[in-house]
Amino acid sequence: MPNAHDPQLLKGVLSLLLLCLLAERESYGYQLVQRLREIGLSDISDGTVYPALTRLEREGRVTSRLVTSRSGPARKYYRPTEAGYAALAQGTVHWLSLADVVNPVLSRPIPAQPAPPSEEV
Amino acid sequence: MPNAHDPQLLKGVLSLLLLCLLAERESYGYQLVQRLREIGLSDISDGTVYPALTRLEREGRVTSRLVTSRSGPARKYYRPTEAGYAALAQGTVHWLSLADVVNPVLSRPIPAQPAPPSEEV
DNA sequence: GCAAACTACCTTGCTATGTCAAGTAGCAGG
DNA sequence: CCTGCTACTTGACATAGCAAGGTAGTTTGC
Repeated sequence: MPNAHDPQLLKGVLSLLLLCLLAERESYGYQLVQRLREIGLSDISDGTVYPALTRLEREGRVTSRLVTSRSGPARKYYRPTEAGYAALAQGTVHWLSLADVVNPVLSRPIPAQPAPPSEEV
Repeated sequence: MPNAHDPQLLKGVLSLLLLCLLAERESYGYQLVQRLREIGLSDISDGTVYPALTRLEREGRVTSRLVTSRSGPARKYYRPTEAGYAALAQGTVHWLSLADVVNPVLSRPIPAQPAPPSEEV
């Protein structure tokens, strides 16, 4: 299981990823789930993505249009609005500045863990 | 406001940061708040850090000891347990693998945003 | 026709966790 | 004693990921 990701770590990042993928290419929900899995989020669930898209739309960061499909129900294609592009830019800044905080700390050498006293039982 | 960080982005990262800081140096809560502010999380609140420490302790990732202080109430010093060091290692892996997903996506060039039709008002 | 399988979307309940605000308490200085 | 700093605690609240289940349209095979 190379990809048992911590759900908590994903928080806030997902909407950023979605905006980014949509800026790259107009997509519908089911397709986004597949694209996310392809780029490495192998165990993401659609119950996570659809609500996230709904939120983004409610917040005015994406718009959608329905396109009928010949192999199933209509697809709801999303793409960023102007506000979405702005949010993408700002979210990117936030992510990068968080990484700028976390990475240096993680890469600082851990001083000799005091060998836990081998608790004679 | 150079550091209005997105609260959601911090989720899951905070406990990782705390473990890391504690692996570096045994500290008490108030001090951790200050250390976090120093490394760039300028607007983190103590109401965020103390519960996180309590959780870490409840999960057995840190232990604490009380040390009386001459300038205020007793200080509760925390440091990682063995499980804490393990969690730190694993959390680091999770963080890095998330960054490995997010960074490439963020750095992919955004194709020409279709100029939004300049809505004559 | 009808059932099964696949595509596509939505919703509900659960849970974890950061945030705000308020409270408790010890100590120091005026 | 009252104000202010240090230090920890607690409770109400909001957010957002996740699992599970539900609705529908299309295609295929019988």
